[in-house]
Amino acid sequence: MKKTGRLVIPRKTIYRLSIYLRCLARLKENGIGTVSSEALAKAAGVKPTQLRKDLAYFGTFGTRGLGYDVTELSKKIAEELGTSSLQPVILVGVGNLGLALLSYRGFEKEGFEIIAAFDAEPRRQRDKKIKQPVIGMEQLPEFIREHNVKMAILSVPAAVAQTVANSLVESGIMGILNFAPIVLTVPEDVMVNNVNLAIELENLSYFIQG
Amino acid sequence: MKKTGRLVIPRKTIYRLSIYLRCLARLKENGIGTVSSEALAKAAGVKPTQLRKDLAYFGTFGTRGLGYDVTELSKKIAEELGTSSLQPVILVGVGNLGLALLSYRGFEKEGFEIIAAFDAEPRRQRDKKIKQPVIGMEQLPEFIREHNVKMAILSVPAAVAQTVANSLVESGIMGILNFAPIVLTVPEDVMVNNVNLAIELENLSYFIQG
DNA sequence: AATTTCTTGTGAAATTTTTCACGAACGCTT
DNA sequence: AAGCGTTCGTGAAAAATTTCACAAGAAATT
Repeated sequence: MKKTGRLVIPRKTIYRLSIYLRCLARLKENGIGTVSSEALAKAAGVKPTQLRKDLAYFGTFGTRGLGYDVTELSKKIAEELGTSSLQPVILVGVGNLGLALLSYRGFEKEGFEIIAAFDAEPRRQRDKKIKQPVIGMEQLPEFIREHNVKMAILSVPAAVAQTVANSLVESGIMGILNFAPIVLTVPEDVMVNNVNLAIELENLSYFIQG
Repeated sequence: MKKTGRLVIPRKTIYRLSIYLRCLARLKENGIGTVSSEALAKAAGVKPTQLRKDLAYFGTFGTRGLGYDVTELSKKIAEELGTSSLQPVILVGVGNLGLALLSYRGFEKEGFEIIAAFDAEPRRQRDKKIKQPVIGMEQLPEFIREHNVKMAILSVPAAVAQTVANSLVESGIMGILNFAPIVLTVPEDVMVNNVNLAIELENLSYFIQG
């Protein structure tokens, strides 16, 4: 019926799959075993048809007249996202924001672990709460290769962000979560996700004043 | 040619306008007075036509054959975004992430100031580096009304996020930058921007294993 | 002042994304 | 086991967004 011809899944759909996964986790915690596309969509803040379309990109998991098995659907989405295995991540730039991200526990329970942090001045590590080692930048390439790290969080000042990014890419990093407020130029096969909190605020402020 | 009919500007365009604004600021710092759509688009990571289309939503600012005046275009975009005036913001939930955001200086120079933080247990304010007062949640509604605050950063645990959001909205908050990993339900005229770092990482990890 | 060169602004086309509409499949009830 | 009520899966339609193509306007040049 459905040829499984590895269709390219849009980026937006992937993003929503992550959201569905979190909603499903909450449902599971509450002991709910089955959920309709309508209920799950509502929890995720989307329309039911969009949810179904999103799932249709990589399979059919529901039971008509009943809905989706929460556990099974979770498993399938996690599988598709490749979230099943824990991914090591490094953080570069231990300034205010970097330090903040290091002390943030939120990543761990979501399958990511920041295994080390790097900074041009590793000594300025004052905060005792963080458990990760802060290492000098000169050891960055070696560390990445040795530990086969593929993802990095970049929280260095804008002025050096591109230079550091180049170094990351050269050492084998394939995905960068970029907090520096500039657009990074990287090879096509390297993925960059930008997070700019000031822009998010600016965005809000625009829409609330109409 | 001249249709000043207050066209609705798409959300994506608004987001990009913020990016253009930052690129322009950098150009200005470097003493560049004029820029073509091609150059600015490249700096912003978009296509030239998209840049021009984005600008066309609210006016025509360029000179054909020459490009855009950096200072003038900055001013026009800032005006359109309403970024000209400084916006007071409060932060709710001084946990790991909240504390991190408080100590992050990045907002100030972008026109936003976190004027106060709120937490159920305001006492646990250990960090001396933050300058904002940490106030008990019971004073939240009064503070919002008194200071006429319209925007809030929400960094409380998921379990209480909706409850807190309700309280914020009731007190007059119109825009929420939500870090809690749930989808908030709010009235239509209230704007929510979600930031979920775990999802961003998950997203990266998907595309790099292709 | 005419010509060339450049770059904008924009209607139209192309593409992407979302929504609709409805047939098909399943559980439940009788 | 037949009928009823639900809810999924999906092709088609609609809407939104991006890209194209090129005329038009302005500066630079001869």
